[in-house]
Amino acid sequence: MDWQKLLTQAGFRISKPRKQVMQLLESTQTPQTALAIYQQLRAQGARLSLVSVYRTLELFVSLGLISMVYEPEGSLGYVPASAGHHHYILCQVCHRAVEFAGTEDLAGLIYQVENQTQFLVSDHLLQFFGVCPKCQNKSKESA
Amino acid sequence: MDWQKLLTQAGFRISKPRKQVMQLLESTQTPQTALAIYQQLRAQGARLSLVSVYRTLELFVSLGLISMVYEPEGSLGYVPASAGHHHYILCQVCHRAVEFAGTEDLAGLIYQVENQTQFLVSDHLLQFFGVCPKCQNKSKESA
DNA sequence: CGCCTATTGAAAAACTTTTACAATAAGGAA
DNA sequence: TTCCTTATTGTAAAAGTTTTTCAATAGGCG
Ligand SMILES: [Mn+2]
Ligand SMILES: [Mn+2]
Ligand SMILES: [Zn+2]
Ligand SMILES: [Zn+2]
Repeated sequence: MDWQKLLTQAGFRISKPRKQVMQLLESTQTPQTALAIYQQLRAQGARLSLVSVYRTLELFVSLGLISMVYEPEGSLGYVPASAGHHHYILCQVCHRAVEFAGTEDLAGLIYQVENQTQFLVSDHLLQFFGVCPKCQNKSKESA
Repeated sequence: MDWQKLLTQAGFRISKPRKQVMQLLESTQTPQTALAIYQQLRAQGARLSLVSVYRTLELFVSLGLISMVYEPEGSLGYVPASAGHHHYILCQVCHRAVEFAGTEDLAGLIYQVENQTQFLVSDHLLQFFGVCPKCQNKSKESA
């Protein structure tokens, strides 16, 4: 389902800031911080406020329209999310984030950990970091 | 190796704030934020500053003496770290963090993801969340 | 013990996120 | 289309977090 329909069905309005934030996130391959989103939109002539960016990001995350990713440097980035369970892999060179499917991804490990710790596991946080295909090629060329 | 020897060998001094922060972290089972560490130490009569807590945590992390964990609510906590590759599982009830061994833990999944995305994976972020044995028992009793 | 300088604490600055509230605009109804 | 209701916005201020600066202090070696 399209994000605008989802918003509407959930009882929220399709406001200008919401459109702008979603459009910006959809236009980039790299996770963006709240401030970066705000600054880019302003640079494009948009009139929204930083407060609205924060509010919009919070809403979109709560609806599962976007995901938070932890950047290696410590900041929090946001990226559009597809439906269902998945995780992200981040390129350490160009900072692109790519989704990968995550169903059953950790079943074996979770089983091990539950035995080992006697915890009951109900959730997890998983991200990979590495080098994307494009950046691998660039390294080869320069070598 | 004991953390004080490690600090010394790396050319750092064993200062009062460093002792106090490490002692506090070693005394608790739950990850503590910089501010929480500061406030607890002050409550105990320690004279250190919050700035020193930040500086100490940064140093200890860089030396691998402690680890950062992402709390579900969004804050960053710190816990003493044992040597070697490992991850943490956090109890959603009592907030305890428990290490589990992590060598080869994701080898199979990484292989899949590399094929699927063509990334070259070099690092990962992994945490589990669940309920610890103690808190499981408490639920049973009250039921 | 005494020196050297790594480390600290205080204060300010910088940066990030949240709150309050009046003005605005989204979208359903007429 | 216009009107009405109220969700949403923007501004400003507050609150919260982390970093920087620099003079004073104290850790540890000679
Ligand atoms: Mn998963
Ligand atoms: Mn691992
Ligand atoms: Zn790349
Ligand atoms: Zn527990």
